[in-house]
Amino acid sequence: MNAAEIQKTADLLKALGEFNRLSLVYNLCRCESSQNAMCLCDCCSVDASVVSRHLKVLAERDIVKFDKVGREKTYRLNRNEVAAQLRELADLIENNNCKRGNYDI
Amino acid sequence: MNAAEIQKTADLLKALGEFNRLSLVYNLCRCESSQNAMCLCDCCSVDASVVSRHLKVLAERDIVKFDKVGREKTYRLNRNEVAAQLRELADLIENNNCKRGNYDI
DNA sequence: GATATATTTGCATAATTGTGCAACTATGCA
DNA sequence: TGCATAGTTGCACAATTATGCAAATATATC
Repeated sequence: MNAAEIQKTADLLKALGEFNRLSLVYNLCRCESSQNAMCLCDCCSVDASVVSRHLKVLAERDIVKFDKVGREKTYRLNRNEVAAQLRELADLIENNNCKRGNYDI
Repeated sequence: MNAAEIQKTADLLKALGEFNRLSLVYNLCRCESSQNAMCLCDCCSVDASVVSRHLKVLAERDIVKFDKVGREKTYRLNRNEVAAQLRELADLIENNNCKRGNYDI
């Protein structure tokens, strides 16, 4: 596990680890269809510009994807990728990967 | 999912989402036995006081547990709990929980 | 008691981050 | 062309956070 990999995982967790951003993620969790930013504004009581910036952060980390239709941008969760990364970390932490032959370095 | 629950999850992710703290976690990942703080210092090139504070944050979020033996504090990962929480989030995001009868609210 | 080691805490500081507001761009519609 | 809506960006500001150093506490050893 090199520094770049650690940083990448840390960036993902940091992006998820902010109240309003995680609220947006949970909100998108419940939606089968894509939601536009204005709709997502309703779930957190902050300015639209703030939501815009949070969504940008989430998109930069590939936590959400978006399509641009006309003047609207519709967002959806990158469910499989994010879930896979979280599970990978969970496995590593639970030592389900390198247990055999690796007792205490 | 109420605000307090969201905040709790966000706090966990934020605690994991910092480079040096995540380095400490990865370091503890590889250890079967508990490690003291001085030993953990070696994995990140920061002052011992910084490591001490990071370990405190990790302990506050129940990411690590520790025992005090003499003047040393030995830390170990709270593997099962942390892994379980990450998997819970992964399941939620992948929609493995409330799929049936809940198409788009 | 004196001294060494492990860890924490107070303080200062630099950097990052979340936020709101106002102005902006881009697109749709009459 | 003019106006409304969706979203972004610049700016300022407050709050948080990560950090190092020095001093403090706690424990072990001589």
